Amino acid sequence: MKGGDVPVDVQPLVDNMPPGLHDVFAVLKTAFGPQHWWPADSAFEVMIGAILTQNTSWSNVERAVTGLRAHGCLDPTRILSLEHDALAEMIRPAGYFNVKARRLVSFCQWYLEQGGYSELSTWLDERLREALLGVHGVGPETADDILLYAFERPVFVVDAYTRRFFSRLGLVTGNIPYEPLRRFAETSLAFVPADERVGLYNEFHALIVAQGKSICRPKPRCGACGLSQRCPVGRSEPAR
DNA sequence: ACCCAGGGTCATA
DNA sequence: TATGACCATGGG
Repeated sequence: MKGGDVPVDVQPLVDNMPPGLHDVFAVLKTAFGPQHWWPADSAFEVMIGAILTQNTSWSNVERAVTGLRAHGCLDPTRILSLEHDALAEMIRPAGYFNVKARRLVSFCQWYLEQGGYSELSTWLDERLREALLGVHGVGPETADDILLYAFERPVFVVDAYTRRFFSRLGLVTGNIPYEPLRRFAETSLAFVPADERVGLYNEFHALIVAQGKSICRPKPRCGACGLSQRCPVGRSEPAR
């Protein structure tokens, strides 16, 4: 913009501006209430669950976690003591069991090498994130699940639900990569006090999952969505 | 008989 | 850097 060319009226004169992220959060919170995430009994269980849930429904992950618990294997040392086939068999219901067995092993090796939770919890956010991404089988979403839900770091977790939901709302394009989408969410919520971000991100991601499962599905149920009037998809839906 | 699910890695162009 | 193939079970 050239010098002197000052925007006079920044507010577009339209009534269908996409809602701000904090408004989205408020609507979801009203619709679904508190979510109690992450569904796990310990930080280590969160980390294992984050790997097992890759491209997999949570109900299948629960069976795998139950299998590990039944064998006393919700523990990095115990997992590393198992033969590949034994571990794969325990987590079979989670799908991709050969792949995920190797990923659990590589994660547990790294976890113990670094000194476990007490040591890792002293690391700065960025260092911990980069280290997690260096573990074979841990990509951006799995790393951020672990950062937010196991280490309580202020990271906005992005997943397929988030991308679908935000793009339908017209907030971002449908093919936006992980990192840009995460930055979008975090900068949009930058006004939130630092000491409230972990709690907000925690609840926000859980609510997006609830929304993605029940309302903003592959075939959207706009009739049941509190945001439909502020969403391009909802507005184009035939009234009913 | 499909489609989908709380991704990530690897080979190829 | 950008697609495509691959991994696999269980529910709707």
